[in-house]
Amino acid sequence: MFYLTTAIDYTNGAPHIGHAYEKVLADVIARYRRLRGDDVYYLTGVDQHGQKVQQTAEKDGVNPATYVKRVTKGFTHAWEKLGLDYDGWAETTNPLHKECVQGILQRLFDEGQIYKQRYTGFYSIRQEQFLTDKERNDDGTFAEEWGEVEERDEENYYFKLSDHIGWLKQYVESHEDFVIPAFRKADVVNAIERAEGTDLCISRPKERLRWGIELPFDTDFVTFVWFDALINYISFAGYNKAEGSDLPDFDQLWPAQIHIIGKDILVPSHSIYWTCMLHAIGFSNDQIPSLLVHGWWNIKKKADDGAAVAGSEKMSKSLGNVVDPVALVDTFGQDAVRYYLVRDIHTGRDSDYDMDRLVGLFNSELANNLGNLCNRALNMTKRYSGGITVASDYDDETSQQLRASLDTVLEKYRRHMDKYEISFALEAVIEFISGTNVYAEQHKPWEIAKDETKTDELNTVLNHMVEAVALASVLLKPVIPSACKRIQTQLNAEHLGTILLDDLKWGILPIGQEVAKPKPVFPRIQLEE
RNA sequence: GGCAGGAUAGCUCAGGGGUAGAGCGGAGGAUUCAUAAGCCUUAGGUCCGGAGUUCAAAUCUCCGUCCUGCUACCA
Repeated sequence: MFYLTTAIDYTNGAPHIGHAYEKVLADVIARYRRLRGDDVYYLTGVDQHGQKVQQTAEKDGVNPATYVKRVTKGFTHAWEKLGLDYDGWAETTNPLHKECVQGILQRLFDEGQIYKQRYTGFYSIRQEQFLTDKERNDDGTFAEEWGEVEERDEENYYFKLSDHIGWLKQYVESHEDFVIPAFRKADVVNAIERAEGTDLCISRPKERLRWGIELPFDTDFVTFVWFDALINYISFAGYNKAEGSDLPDFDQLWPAQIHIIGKDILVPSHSIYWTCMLHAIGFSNDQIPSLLVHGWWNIKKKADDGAAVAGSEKMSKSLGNVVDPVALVDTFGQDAVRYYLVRDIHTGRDSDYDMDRLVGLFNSELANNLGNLCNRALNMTKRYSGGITVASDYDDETSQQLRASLDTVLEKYRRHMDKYEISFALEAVIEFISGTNVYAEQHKPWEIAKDETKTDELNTVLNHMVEAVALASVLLKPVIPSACKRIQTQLNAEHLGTILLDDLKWGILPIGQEVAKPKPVFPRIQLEE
């Protein structure tokens, strides 16, 4: 079983392209694993509790439950538009989740891993945390970023993080695959150093925060984000589920192969808190998931005249440059957006969002290269052999080379996809398609069609072209599933929809295949000036 | 301040001790099966700066500069 998760998004605003990227990346990986024949469980969802939701709802004059429902709809709608095919949907207000969270809290409390302590200090409402002197400006005031700050004398519950840090340190040292890509490991090691000796505050008094899950052993408190949101990875996988529950079978799913997260939540929340929580709950070293850490989409800068210029800026509401994924899909289509989001970023690194590149990549790689190949191949098959591929004994060096290139492509594709390096895998497929276009020029089937003595060669060339399109449609399926389906419909080869990667070899289309009338699968995007 | 990542063609980036690479964009050409797509040719670079190691450095080492992120602010 290949179980993968994404971060669950905070329901305090509409999804933007960064949210969309993570979910598409996970979707591509999930679909790739299915193509490999794995059983896959893809879990994503939303984090609905917390002070900011409570406050925003109040401002809107609705109760938090209503507010959260509305914002959640925005997410599910966006994911539908992007064609995400997830198996589980995590909502932290779900009663099943609450039950699981409370069960875990009660047990850890009974085991003495959670204790109560008084703390006096200054509290930032906006950031939902206590501040220390190190957050003060030189003149003793707190910086603006903390918002309203008030003095508090509070009792709270703490999780004995310090009991597990020693174990975590060893675990991280001895497990090279814990953090992907590897260069992120240093951040984790540093963060562990800093975390040593401190425990984790896991509660908020109810008079401050009502919108959360009650502590089972003290109803004056709700649990803070950690023992709520992070638990979703196991609660919705069926951990400690009740008899007759619809949740999946936990033993089948756990451990997750990867938690897909952004670089902003690697430390301390996932690498330290969550991993120590798992250890405290009782999971062993081989039941700890790896963390796949992706980068961010920044926004490409443009000159005033729209010309390309170096540099980028962060996406932010104040700069007014937030990119709405739903609007993008409405304008350019699901395939263009999905393709761009995993093609133009190297997993783990940052990239700059640029609409011109989105359009450019779609037009050059999908429309011109693959779409046009599909179109010309089917068109000539229709025109020169009645739309049916015909057996032929003709063979030559270029045909052999094209067939041989498939092995190179498959090797490269698998190697990169297995490491979640989608952009490099796509590069390999594009090379293959481009090679097929070159192959067509080498043989010029539109010329040899006029020469009756070359019918055998013509048939071989057409077979090779159609076959290459079929192969590409399978390899690209994880990224652009709906377009690939349309290609396969034109090829009249629905059986390709269920073929596995291991069964992919030259000749997946039978001789005598009757293809349909071609229709552009990727209409070129024309930008209005 | 510490740690990490980055700096290579107009743009996006690969690569990595031995003649600088790809895609896109630009310029030119031969074509017409095709989505004005495809194919061929071509121009463009002090590989951030400096020093060192080496027969040889874009690559390794050191010292800087600039950008990004995380994190910490002690005398």
